[in-house]
Amino acid sequence: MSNAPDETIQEVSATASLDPGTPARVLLIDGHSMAFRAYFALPVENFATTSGQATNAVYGFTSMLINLIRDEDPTHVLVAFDKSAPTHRTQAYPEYKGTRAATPEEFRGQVPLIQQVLDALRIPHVGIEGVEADDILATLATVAQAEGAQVLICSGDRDTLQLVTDQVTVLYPRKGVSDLVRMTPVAVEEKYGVPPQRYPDLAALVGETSDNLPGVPGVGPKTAAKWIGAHGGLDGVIAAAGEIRGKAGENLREHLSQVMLNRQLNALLRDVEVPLTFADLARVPIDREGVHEVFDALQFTVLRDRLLKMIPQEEDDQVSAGALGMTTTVLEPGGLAAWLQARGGRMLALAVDGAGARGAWDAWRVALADGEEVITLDLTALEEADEQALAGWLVDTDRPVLVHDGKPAAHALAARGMPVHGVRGDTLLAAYLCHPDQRSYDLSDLVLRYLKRELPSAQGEQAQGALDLGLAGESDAAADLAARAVAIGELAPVVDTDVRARGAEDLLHRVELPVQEILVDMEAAGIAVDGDHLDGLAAQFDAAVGQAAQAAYDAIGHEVNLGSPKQLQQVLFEELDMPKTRRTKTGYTTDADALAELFAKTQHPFLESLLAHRESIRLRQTVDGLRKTVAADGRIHTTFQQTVAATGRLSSTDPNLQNIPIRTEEGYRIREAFVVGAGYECLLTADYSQIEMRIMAHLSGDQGLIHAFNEGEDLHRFVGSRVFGVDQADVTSAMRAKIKAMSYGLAYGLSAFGLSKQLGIDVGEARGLMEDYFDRFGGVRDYLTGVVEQARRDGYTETILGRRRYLPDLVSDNRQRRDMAERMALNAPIQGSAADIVKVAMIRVADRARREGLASRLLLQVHDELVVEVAPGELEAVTSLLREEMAGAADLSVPLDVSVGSGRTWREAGH
DNA sequence: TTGCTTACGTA
DNA sequence: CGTACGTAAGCAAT
Repeated sequence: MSNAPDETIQEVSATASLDPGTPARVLLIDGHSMAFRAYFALPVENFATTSGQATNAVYGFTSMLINLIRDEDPTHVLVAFDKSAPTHRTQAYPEYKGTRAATPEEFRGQVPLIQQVLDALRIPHVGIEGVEADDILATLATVAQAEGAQVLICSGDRDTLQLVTDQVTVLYPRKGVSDLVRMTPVAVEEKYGVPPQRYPDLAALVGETSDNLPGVPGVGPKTAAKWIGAHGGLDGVIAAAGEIRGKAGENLREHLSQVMLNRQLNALLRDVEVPLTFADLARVPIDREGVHEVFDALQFTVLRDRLLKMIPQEEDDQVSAGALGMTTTVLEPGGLAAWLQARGGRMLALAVDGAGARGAWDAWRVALADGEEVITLDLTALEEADEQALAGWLVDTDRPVLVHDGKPAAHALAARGMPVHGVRGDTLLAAYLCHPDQRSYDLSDLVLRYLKRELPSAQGEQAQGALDLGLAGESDAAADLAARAVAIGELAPVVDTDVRARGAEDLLHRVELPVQEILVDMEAAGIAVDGDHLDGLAAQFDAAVGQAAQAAYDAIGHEVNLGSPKQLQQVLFEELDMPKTRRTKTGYTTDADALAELFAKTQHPFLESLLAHRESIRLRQTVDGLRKTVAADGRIHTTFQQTVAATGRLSSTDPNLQNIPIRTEEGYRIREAFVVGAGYECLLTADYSQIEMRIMAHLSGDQGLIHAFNEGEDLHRFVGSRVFGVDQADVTSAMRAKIKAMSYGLAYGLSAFGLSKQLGIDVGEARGLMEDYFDRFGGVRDYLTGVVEQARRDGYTETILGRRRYLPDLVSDNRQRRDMAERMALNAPIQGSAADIVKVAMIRVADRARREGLASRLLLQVHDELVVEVAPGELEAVTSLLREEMAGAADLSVPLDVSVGSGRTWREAGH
């Protein structure tokens, strides 16, 4: 071919280097001692995972460790732990450490977590039966010294000071765990008045409260140091005991045996049998994948970032195989068509530099990779021919393309007149299906996890898609984008294998990818709003806020910040001396339920005004939030998140259009602000009625429940008549409400306690209600217990489309975590199956609308509801289309009931 | 400035 | 002591 492009080749490779000439720097840490310090330094109530596992000690310890590694850059590291077995010290002196309070339960559970962190960091840790951590440290410090190493010992136990030499420094925590003092020989002498090797002599005389070793009464560090100095050590002091005058001398003579015992006990052993050699302590690259897992589980996001930033990438584990191989082809202007032609119909990986929000996007660069060969195109300076070639290729459904996070890429390219239609794989969606509980799926993380390679980045930590300034930045950005494209291409087949192994292939290709394409259109369309109406509401709610606030101030005679829970607590529980409500971490709750209860008890007008203020300020906030997000086209373009909800649901952000109020009249007024856009006839909403209960009926196979739905009766009335043993006509509204609450609660793992609380009945009655329910609907109970059992066995739950949620905590030792996981296991198949069905419905609706050439379009999805903008003359067709395609989205043992409404506003369309 | 906590809207 | 989300304000630690 005559116009074959020039090719320049850039090889990118990583080198692993070791530096054999450097003297060893050894860091030895007393694990228990430092973890214990961390436990008391950081408030336990501020450090817990959402499931309730305390993590303050893990956090403090890990933070300290990271700092030490960063600041000291050790070549060798070891953490020693105590083991509970009796030591030579307790054998010689049963009272040893006898005054120590029992280890707090919340601390004990954190030690294994610390060890998990160490494992991920590939730092050896050791605990030996019958040996204290300090003895292990003493032994290894001795070994390391013999190797000529510089040794740092990190311990909160002063006994380690005896190990200090010119080669050995003790890092002793002064306050918390971040403020460590370097105890060198000079520092020890300065602080205690004796050289390090004499420190145990001094401690023997003074005693050590924390070890329950009494010293000589009346002898403190000053006296002890003086004696030791005068007599050349403890032996000299003991020999001269008879000559020491005064009360102190007398006490010394009386306590000689205790002093000698103290000295025997505080001598650290330097010849412990340690199952590790010096070489075993050498630093090795961290297990980056393991770090992600452990830090994810501990919810240490900041700490993880700190850690990963600090560890140079070439040090990374298993990355030594080399970075991504990459051949950058520089195309001549006008050469794109030929380049694409030469690729045939092969699948190419696409990466896009672009940015945008709220319906205003732009793309400025793309990279296309065919295996290791990659090109980048500057979209701001593209020749006409190349632009056409690119647009034609992107829009062609028969030109398969792989992406990572296709939705923003599609928006950005669409803004340049290049819609993308051939997406066959998205490594972000694929990774989400494999690990739905993760909160981020960075390409670089996936490359590490699946390819054991590092994604090269010339720009370092610069945010993806950030604007580049300067020429060097330009070429870096292009190189990074090229690397991303190559990485996506290499990653896709590997992640696909994982997807297949997890049975999620169909979900990816037949559900998530088509849904993504629909979401692009929905987000681009946005929903029209009546700005004047919003302004009016804002003014109205604003006035209501002011009125309620004034009324509240009048009721107590002064002003307070009604938005500050802290100040409210002051007013309610101190000034007004009201009964205490439920406890929170920082005091007593002032939530709406609690305030309503307090009002029932006290009738205090402040509470009424406060509640009114809360409601009004909330509404104003919602309205203000919406006003801020109206785009230039007079519409609100939300972003649907497809990979954040662990159950498979979508979520909506910026703004969240899935939580627009509906339960109060004022809330409805906000829905009036969402209107049909110009050129369209009306809005239409279609929602599934009781989809979760129908899924419950289907999954449980409970004949009673299935019958109820097949008869098409009022579900809660029907169930109520069975549970209470009365005719349906005699089910009161109170009975119906109880049944409704319970039915829904069951899908969330509701307990009798929770039910009683919600219904305001006592626990016994709630328990009875649940028993009656399960007597009549035994299939439901069997299903619920079965689903947890199976999840415990398999490690995951599954929806009707095979979407999995992994729940390792089902076998946790921690009851709170386990209970939480059980409730997730109960809910995930139900909520997740509903999500599956709605997604399938969206695809069917969009497909059929396209086939029938309708101009009406999907705008929103609110979990069980679809909102459509209906083009003129299409209302009838769209109504039946939605009814049919939504009802037909799944084949359950009960019908899927769909209700449809239409109107000028979202409120009118709702029902 | 940042992250945590509390509170509250939806399904 | 009921699941799944997102947002905003106050507040304490930087």
